[in-house]
Amino acid sequence: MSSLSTNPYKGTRDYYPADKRKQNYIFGVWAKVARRFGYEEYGAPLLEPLEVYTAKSGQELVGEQTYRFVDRGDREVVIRPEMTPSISRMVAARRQEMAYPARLFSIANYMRYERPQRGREREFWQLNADIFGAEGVQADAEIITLGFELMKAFGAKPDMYVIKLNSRTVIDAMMHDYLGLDPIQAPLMVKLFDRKDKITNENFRDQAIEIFGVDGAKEGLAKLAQLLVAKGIEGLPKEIADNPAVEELASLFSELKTRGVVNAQFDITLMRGFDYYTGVVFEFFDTHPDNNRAMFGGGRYDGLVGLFGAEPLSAVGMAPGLSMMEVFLESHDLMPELASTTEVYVAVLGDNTLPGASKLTGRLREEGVNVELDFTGRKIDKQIKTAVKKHIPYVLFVGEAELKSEKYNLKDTHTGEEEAFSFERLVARIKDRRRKYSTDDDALFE
RNA sequence: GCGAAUGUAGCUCAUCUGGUUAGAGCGCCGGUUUGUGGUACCGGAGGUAGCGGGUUCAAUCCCCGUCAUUCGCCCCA
Repeated sequence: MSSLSTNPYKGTRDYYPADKRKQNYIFGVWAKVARRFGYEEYGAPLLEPLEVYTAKSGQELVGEQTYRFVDRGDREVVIRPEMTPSISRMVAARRQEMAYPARLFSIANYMRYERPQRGREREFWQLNADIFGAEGVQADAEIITLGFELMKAFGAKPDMYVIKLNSRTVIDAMMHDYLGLDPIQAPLMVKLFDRKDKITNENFRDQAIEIFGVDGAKEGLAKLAQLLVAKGIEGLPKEIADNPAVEELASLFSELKTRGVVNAQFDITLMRGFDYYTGVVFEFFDTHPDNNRAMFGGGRYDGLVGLFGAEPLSAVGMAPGLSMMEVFLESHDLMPELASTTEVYVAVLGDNTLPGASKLTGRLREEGVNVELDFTGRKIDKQIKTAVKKHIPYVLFVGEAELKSEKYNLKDTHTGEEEAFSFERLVARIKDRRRKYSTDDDALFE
């Protein structure tokens, strides 16, 4: 009988305090920026009835990539693989009484049964930010700008990534009106576009011919060539350039420009997998050579709320993931050194000072300071080492002399500097530091 | 679901084509230093080589299975 494995379940991660610090940092920045844009936080259940996903998420996701089971009451349930259907359900349930446009965000975990790879796990965490009840390019532009500002808040420069843009209505116009594909051919061509970068030009051509069929192949390929040669939206063939959907996309680009989003570009091959997208789709794409891939994306999904029997409501949103964000920050060297939430480590010196040190610790806690007291009686260098190892920003030395004089030496573990403070100045100093680094935005009505 | 690579100490890796008690650096613990860490010196702990089976006088090394990780395909909220 072998002993129990310490490995976490396949595709999941353990978060020790050092990992949790990174996670909390990323969550903190996400929440802070989302709140800056007026988004409010919500939550949804971990489990949803199967039907919530079958309608629009795409067969692959529901059929093969979900964790699903039958509960004790014979209900088919699914561990949420994404948030969009859940929030659409929630909005549909309060369709009449919500205030629109509704700006909503959540930070939650999801599960998806698939092959784990770098930056892709079976349990993963995402920010979801969505606007409901706002049609048109203003809302699209805002969501994309929110993503841009998120990246900026992490210290990302615009040349570290690009924002690829396309539109499902433009795709439809390309497929049906321009290329003349029927409802069976069109989805095949969409899939082919999606993997264009992964296959050779010859393969692309051969597979395209297969889709067009012998009769339409020659004309089809000529038109296809004109599409693919288009660098920007202006380069599109005349036949679809004056399509309203293309005009809308053009105005989205100019909206983004006025908002300072300088790294957005039209990408005719950008498709995205979900069936529920109805308008603009976009993807934030890392340009770092070691991590050249899509980080996150989103788009417009105007049909989802209506599926729940409510009056249809327009919606646009996006969802950055934690692991991808971590990989991005680390490959661009943007992950800061993170401190413990414990602000002060009280090092106790001398034999009979513990009662006094303990009392002082209590007073600091009453002032709202996060304090850990070392009551082990170990040598001072061990106490300091422990504080450093735990990434605690300050060590406070408490010995007989300090208790008598009521002046305490506060050591900054990062810089090594040390300074003596009275109790009041001590508290002020620690709170200054907290104000500087905190991402907390809690508030009260007073 | 398919194809491939990898798995030796906490981490990064050695162990030359199978051969006595599997090594190093870093890290960890203790000491030099009974009121100040991250440098230096000294000492120490830690491995049934992912797991299971097979071949062999003998397996970390070869074979099979299994689990995990990574890469690619598929797919990507």
